[in-house]
Amino acid sequence: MPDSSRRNENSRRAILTAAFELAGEVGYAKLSIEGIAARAGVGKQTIYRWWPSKGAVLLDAFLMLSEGDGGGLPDTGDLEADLKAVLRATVKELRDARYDLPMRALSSEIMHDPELARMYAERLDEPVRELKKERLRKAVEVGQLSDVDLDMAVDVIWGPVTVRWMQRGPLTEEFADRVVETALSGLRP
Amino acid sequence: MPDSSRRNENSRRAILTAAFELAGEVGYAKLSIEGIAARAGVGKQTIYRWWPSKGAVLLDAFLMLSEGDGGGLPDTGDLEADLKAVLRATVKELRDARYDLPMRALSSEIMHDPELARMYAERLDEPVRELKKERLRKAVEVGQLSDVDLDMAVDVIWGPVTVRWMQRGPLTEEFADRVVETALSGLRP
Amino acid sequence: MPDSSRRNENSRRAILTAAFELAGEVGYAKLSIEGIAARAGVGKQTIYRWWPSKGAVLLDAFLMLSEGDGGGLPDTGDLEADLKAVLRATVKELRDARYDLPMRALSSEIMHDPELARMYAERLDEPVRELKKERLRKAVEVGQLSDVDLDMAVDVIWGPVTVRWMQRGPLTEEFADRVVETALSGLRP
Amino acid sequence: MPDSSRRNENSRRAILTAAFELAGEVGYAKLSIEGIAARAGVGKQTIYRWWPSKGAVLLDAFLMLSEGDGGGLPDTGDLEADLKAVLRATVKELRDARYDLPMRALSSEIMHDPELARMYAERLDEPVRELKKERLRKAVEVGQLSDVDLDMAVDVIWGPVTVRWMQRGPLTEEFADRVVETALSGLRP
DNA sequence: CCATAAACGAGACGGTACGTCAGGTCTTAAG
DNA sequence: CTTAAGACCTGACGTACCGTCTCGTTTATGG
Repeated sequence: MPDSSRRNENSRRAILTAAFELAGEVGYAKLSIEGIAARAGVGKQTIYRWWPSKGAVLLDAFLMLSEGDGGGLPDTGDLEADLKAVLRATVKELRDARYDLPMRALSSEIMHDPELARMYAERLDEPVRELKKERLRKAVEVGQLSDVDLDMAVDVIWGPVTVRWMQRGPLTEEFADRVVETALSGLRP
Repeated sequence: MPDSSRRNENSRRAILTAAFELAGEVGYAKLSIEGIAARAGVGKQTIYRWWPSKGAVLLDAFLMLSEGDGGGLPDTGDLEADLKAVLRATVKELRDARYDLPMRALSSEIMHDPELARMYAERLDEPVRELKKERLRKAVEVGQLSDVDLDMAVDVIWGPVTVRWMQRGPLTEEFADRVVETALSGLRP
Repeated sequence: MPDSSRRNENSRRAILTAAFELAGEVGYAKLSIEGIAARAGVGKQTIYRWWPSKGAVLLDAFLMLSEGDGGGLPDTGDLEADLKAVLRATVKELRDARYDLPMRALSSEIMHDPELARMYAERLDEPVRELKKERLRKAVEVGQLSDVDLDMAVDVIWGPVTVRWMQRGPLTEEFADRVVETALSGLRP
Repeated sequence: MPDSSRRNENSRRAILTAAFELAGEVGYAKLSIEGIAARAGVGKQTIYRWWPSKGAVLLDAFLMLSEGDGGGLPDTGDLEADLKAVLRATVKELRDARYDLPMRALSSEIMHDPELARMYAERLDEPVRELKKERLRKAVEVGQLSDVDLDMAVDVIWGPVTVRWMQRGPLTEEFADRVVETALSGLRP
């Protein structure tokens, strides 16, 4: 087992950067460990030594990029407006090829690798989910939201957008708005 | 281009069956055209002749299995109960490894292959989506549903379950119930 | 197991030629299957399909080159002169880098691989040994040689030269002459 | 350049012992510097610091074992009998796997590395060759041997056995006897 | 009712990437 | 300064599949 105190931080960063960039340039199908190692100027063994799979590298790449993103969701006092703003931003990001392709690559790996899924949930999804729930919790306090399970609320608001993205359905900012309105008001007349 | 009138129906069925079964047994990562051909007792060329990709084979495999499923959603007059029944059934299916793994394999391919995504939408998703919208349309007629975009309504109801499945979040039948209730009544107090 | 009737003769020849040339150019230490495949314009698997080891490829390369060498040893009636001529030719060949390096590569593999050694003995050494014994047999008939075991006679005549080559002792044509004289007359006064 | 006065003698011995034993156990192909270092409980650098190549380690290992072997060849007055005894002993040693495999490993390296060959000749072969020539010189003095070049005489006597060993021909003690007889009496009637 | 052209099984082929092993260099911490 | 330990870049290993390309061998009309 490797001794992480001797780990070369330059190599680590080069690998994560290369992985993210390559995923965005060549797509998941052609993303290879060999390619990442070559682009990073690193031996393959250095990747195999520290990560168990291609997906784990990608996950770390996203983690590196998301460092210092702890901003929290906007809180103008108007829940609907805030959610629309956030969801529109999400849609915009998902339509940007620079994030779309690497995220598809990661999502695909997660879909097949339960251990990776656990890591993703714990280290990437959970922190931002906590921010989302934080905003919703405040909305509950000021009476703009009923007292439901917040994890489910998050899924009801963000789920439809995520699914459209994954299945390549039409994904527009207008759709994001409609989803927020519906999720808040419900489908009943 | 091949003459489909001469196509060997036995080989076709053997290939689709082998693909579906192998996807369920060995998982997506180890699902190979060579493996499918070997299991089906077929030459590789016979696969390449008739399908453009591994994902297309899987799609056809699901289509073969779904033939004669044209049942339509239940309509007891109680929309909420009907949706809960359907969504609970969906959850049950997604938790069955025999469907889980092949569906993950297909979903993964769809995520990376826009052309396959189009085919999936058109030939697998659209028909069942139409049944769902049919049921919702009736609900609108009898005043149980407001007059929203039905495609969006479908995504709001089924999206959260799909996302939990893909990202391996906790997926229970209770969750299905809560989603239906929330989607109908909304998150506002 | 591969079906040799489908074997690509061009690839086979390209591989053997590449192996022999590379052995002569880069030496044994840097002779790799990858290098041979690249030089031959061939996939690695094509080599692994038909040969069990690098040494087996080299052996076949020598066999290909030695096809049509069935000339037999000179027979002028003077055994000593004939043997000197042949041994001098052997020395000359062993001092030519084009044969020296590939032969060292092959010899080295033979030294470690009993199965390859068997093949070498049977297919390369045996035929030329037979020619040598043939010449010696004629010498026995005409009374120029005593009736000893011919295999041992061959080793006594050719062995010293082979060992000097392998161990990089001083290997000259004069040495070849002296060996023939000594082997014929003996070391006793 | 390392200062040999600070050299750790324990490490040196452990390395040479490990090299020799491993060569005998796993064979030349799987004999690695890493393996030797691991078995010797030593860092790789300690090997690279003091030896230029794997072959040099092996050579030193043989030198360590041969220390105090300076016995000289038997001299009963009967040259033929003495040579047979010595050559039989050689054959016996070469058939012992404990010496056979390490010696093959070393011979193989010598065959490809001229500098190592020089070292071998100087430090391992030359001393025992000198003993052989000493015995032959005495035979010349007492008229049992003609006044030939002694180096060549040594090669004529020991060469055939060495070649049979290297090429894995049938190597028996009877063969050793016949070689001695032939070398002394010659092949002529 | 064959003949002939296609689809078929089989699998060799040139490739790419896999995950592993070892080579030789370099760095770290302990003595 | 040497040592044990081991991370690092490099490059080859032998394997698995890719998608293409022959090979005979069915098979199924259509002349």
